[in-house]
Amino acid sequence: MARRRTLIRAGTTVEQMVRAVADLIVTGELRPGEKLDEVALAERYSVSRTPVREALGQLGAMGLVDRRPNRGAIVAIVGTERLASMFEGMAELEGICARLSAERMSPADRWSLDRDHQDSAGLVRQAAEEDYEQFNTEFHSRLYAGAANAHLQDLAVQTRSRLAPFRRAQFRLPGRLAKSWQEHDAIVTAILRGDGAGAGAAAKSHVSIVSAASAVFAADAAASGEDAALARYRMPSGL
Amino acid sequence: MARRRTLIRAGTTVEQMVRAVADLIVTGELRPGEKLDEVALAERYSVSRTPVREALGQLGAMGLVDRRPNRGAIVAIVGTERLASMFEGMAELEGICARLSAERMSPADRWSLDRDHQDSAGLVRQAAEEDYEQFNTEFHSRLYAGAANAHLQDLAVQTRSRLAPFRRAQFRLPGRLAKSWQEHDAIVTAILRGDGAGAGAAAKSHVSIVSAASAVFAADAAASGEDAALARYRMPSGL
DNA sequence: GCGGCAGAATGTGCATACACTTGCACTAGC
DNA sequence: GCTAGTGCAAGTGTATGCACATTCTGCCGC
Repeated sequence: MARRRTLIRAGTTVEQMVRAVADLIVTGELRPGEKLDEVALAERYSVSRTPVREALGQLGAMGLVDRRPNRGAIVAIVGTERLASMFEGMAELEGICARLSAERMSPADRWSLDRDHQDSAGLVRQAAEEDYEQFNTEFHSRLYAGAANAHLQDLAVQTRSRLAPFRRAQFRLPGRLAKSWQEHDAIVTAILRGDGAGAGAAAKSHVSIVSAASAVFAADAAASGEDAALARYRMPSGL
Repeated sequence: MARRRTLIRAGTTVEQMVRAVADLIVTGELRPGEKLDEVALAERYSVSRTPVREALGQLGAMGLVDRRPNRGAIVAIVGTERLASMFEGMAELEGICARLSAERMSPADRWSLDRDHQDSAGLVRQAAEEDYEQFNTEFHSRLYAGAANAHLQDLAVQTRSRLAPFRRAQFRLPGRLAKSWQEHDAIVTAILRGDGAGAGAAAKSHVSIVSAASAVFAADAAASGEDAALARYRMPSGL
């Protein structure tokens, strides 16, 4: 069976499985706490259990899934305490990256960052939440890259992946888009000035704000389901 | 075969293999670039290749080993560029942890940290390099824990593990012990004062100094062998 | 003599088979 | 009626086997 890999040529089966399952988790198709059945995944992707198991092991090492010996794997479910620590860590990491970006980015990268940031104002005006979210991810990725530090970039990306399941809905909160843009603006302005401390502080504050919203939301969603939590935010009068 | 695990009771075979191999790497028994033969490891620990493969996969996900498809696994060998980024990242992380420690540590933990730090002066006086190195690891671990942020603690420990193979000999450099103690002293003093910014700066600077020495040493050792590099440092007159 | 190529040898990657653990349901006993 | 114990089913953990990718060796042509 399986003459796949010589055709698709996207790395080994294990790598593909890691990407596939990580994608399911990060995009929210699989929710925290959901069971990851080895045979089910194996059948879904037409592979044997072995590569699935290896993939789950690696995802466990990354912290995306939680493996209990003899009791199967679930999408990692992090308590509010741990979640808070990850958000705080994310804020610190982004602060560092922004600071280093302000000090190290090439002029071309600064211009390009500013240009795209200015363009993103259009997305805010159109309330294009999906598109803005995509731009937002790209924007932050550029800050990580701008720090010119591969390891810090790794840590930031890794932390972001692990947080992804818990902040999926942040831009659906009312008014968040415009505020996010203003916060981005403070970061970009500081980077253009080469003001490391300013950029760091702005980025840290930006992420902290996102975190606060997401954390409350995530805790709520965990308790009562995402849509219920969202509905509550849309009607601030309270349930 | 293998009625081991029900007796030793140290988790699954895979977990044991992960710990065992990670240990071999972190302690330096296996040097960066060294080949990790699946059958050899399997025989060494009397298990089959499957758990060895899973363990190598997980260690790969952690960044401790480098797995090339169809070409085997080697102990991760990081270029000087990457190494520098890891040292810089370590300095930033330690800075954050020290700052948060200064703000959050309980009085009891502060006292205990100070007491053990003062005690370690004795190790410096006796030039007990091994013991001091052990204390040093413990000291830094307490800073990570003191930050009261599980995720940052993880990132710090993870980064330290990956750096371990490259700074094994730092305390064998002449005069390093005493300087290290003084740098620790600055950190402890700031923490006792509750001076977050001061503690952060002191820790960052401390790690940067260690990094600079280790980085030069590591680059040198990679080129000419560890002992040759060490000999060169012991005779600063130059080769 | 050197570069290149065919073939074998080595070793990795995946599939399958089997053993064991865990959880659940059913039954027996109190 | 409830609790404790046993047996079964489902699913995980490890071992083994086979196919294929890579690499090394030796041979041939230039």
